[in-house]
Amino acid sequence: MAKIRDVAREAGVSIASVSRVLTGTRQVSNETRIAVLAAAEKLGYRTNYLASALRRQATRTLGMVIPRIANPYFIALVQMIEESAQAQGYELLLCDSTDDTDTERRRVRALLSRQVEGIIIIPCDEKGSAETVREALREVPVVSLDRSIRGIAMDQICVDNRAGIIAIIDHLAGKARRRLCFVGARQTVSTARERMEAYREYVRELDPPSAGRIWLGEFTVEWGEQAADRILADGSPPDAVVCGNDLIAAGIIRTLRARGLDVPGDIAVTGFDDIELCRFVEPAITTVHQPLSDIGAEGARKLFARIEGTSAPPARVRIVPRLVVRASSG
Amino acid sequence: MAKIRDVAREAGVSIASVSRVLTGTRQVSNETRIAVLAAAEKLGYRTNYLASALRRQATRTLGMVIPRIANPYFIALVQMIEESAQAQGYELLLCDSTDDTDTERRRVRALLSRQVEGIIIIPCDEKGSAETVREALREVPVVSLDRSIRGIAMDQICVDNRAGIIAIIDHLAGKARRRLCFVGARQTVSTARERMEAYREYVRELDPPSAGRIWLGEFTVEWGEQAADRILADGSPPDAVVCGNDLIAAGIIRTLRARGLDVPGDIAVTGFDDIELCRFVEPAITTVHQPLSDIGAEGARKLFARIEGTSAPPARVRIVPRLVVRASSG
DNA sequence: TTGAAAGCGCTAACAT
DNA sequence: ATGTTAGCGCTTTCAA
Repeated sequence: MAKIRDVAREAGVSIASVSRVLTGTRQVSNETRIAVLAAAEKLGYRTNYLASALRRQATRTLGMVIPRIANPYFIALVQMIEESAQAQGYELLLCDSTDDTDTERRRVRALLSRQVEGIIIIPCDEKGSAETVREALREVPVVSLDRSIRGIAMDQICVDNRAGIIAIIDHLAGKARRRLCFVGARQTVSTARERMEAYREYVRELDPPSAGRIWLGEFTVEWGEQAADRILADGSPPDAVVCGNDLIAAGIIRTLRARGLDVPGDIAVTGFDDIELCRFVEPAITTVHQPLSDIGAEGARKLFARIEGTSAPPARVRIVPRLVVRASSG
Repeated sequence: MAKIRDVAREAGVSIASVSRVLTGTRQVSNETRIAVLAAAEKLGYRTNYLASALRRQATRTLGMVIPRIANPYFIALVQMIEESAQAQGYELLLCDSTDDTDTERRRVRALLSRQVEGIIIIPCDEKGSAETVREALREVPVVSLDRSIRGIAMDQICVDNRAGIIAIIDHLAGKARRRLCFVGARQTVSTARERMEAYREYVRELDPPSAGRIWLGEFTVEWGEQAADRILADGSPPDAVVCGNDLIAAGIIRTLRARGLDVPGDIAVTGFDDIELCRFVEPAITTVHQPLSDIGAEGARKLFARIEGTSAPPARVRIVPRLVVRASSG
């Protein structure tokens, strides 16, 4: 592979001149530039990023760690960040923590070792990710997206889960639904916790017994399917199921229909996130739309501000989501 | 940030000793090791990957370029590769070409600049990606996955599209479907071309007029929706629609049902790929299951063999897919 | 077993 | 405008 020395020799100039032409950092005579460009082209020269970054002590690289690369919801966020990064001349290194705090720690360390200048993280566990984030925070700016971590002074961007759940409950109440229940995920991440807490507290004003009907499992279709059967086995069924996310709602709808119930005739079902699947399930799912562009854009903005040295106090931004009414809520 | 020099000073040993302890490359006295480890721990030392990789002239890093990170089908492949890479002690740098040959070229160049030791690529265009791949091939081993490129001597792993289409057509013939049509994507990638060609050639044996009923657009739900209306507008409708992939099939099913037709009663519809959506659409889609694990594993195997210096001739591996019969084909 | 020192490929300060 | 050279942080000879 051709090195800068080879290009210099080929062009008949010094290696410094080659560097100057290629990085465009300083004035170079036209003659030199043409000779260097031709030599570089001829030899197929490509700057060695390792050497260049080591020398200039800057990588112009960001790291991003997400819990699961197979989750389209996270990918939408990745794309927003990638776009902002490109716009700022940064590259993005994407890592999958596979929802595991140990893997997450290894990934973050690998990123730090690669000298990233900032990290965007969607923490995989509200408690277990805290130490990893603190470790990263000692070296570079870090911003969390979608899920928050309590007790850490850092920029955190998430949706206002409480506002979303309240919108859902108000909507159901408006449709004269009275006996509600909630099917969500166990409290390992802030989104699971906040949505459940919002439901429990807000539904109490509408119908106190509904505040007690809560099932927690995972944010998956499979859990939704199981939960549906548990709900049906639990005495008189509710007339509406508020779900912690869309996947659960899809699973519940599928099982309820398989058991011969009508959705939303017998039972209304709502989701959260507004993933693409919502429009394919029958009936299409009423849900809370995540303002992913806003979250991504705001996250990138905050991170770059830190990289550029802002000393503004770390802020927790909560973006208000929008209710999307479809067929599943009658 | 602590450097190796700081650790050496803290531990009271030479820089070389610290390096030896941390890389584990040579014998070190127990005393030294303990002192170094303690000092590194205390200072929160982390090896600078840039310096380390530059010096040892090895990055133990692979690059992967896929056409669209939002496509779960490609992500499944990414996960297979990531798994193999981890197992070999390699890290994976993932890039999105956004289905654009210019972006693809930029991404590949960025990977080469970062000194990756090999590249896995799902080319975004059968013609437009060729030059980029050739450029990469000059510097490191490259393996293509899922889509092939003609006229390049390299390892290419893909599904046997022809076998898949033949299985679909045989299946439909067995269900007494006679008037077929094909809805696929324009011929920019090998999968689109091979599936269409296989349909056109094989269906001729069954029913020559069917070989003429071909609509080409994109591999999307939206195109499927449009195509359904075109098919219905085209005189007497077929009794089966063979689709180039599952997304098209989902779009066609949705529109056909919206127009009051019964699937599969009036018209059978089949897909290709077996993405998750197939089981959520009603009726569930009969399709061809992609052997993603096999493709990924084989791709990784071939790439590592090249990295280790195999001189075996470049091979094009075609993995035979499996028909998955569901409700949409009657 | 250990330390001194060379050098990976590049950029930037300095000198001309 | 250009060339010479120091040095980014690390690994790996080489010598002791």
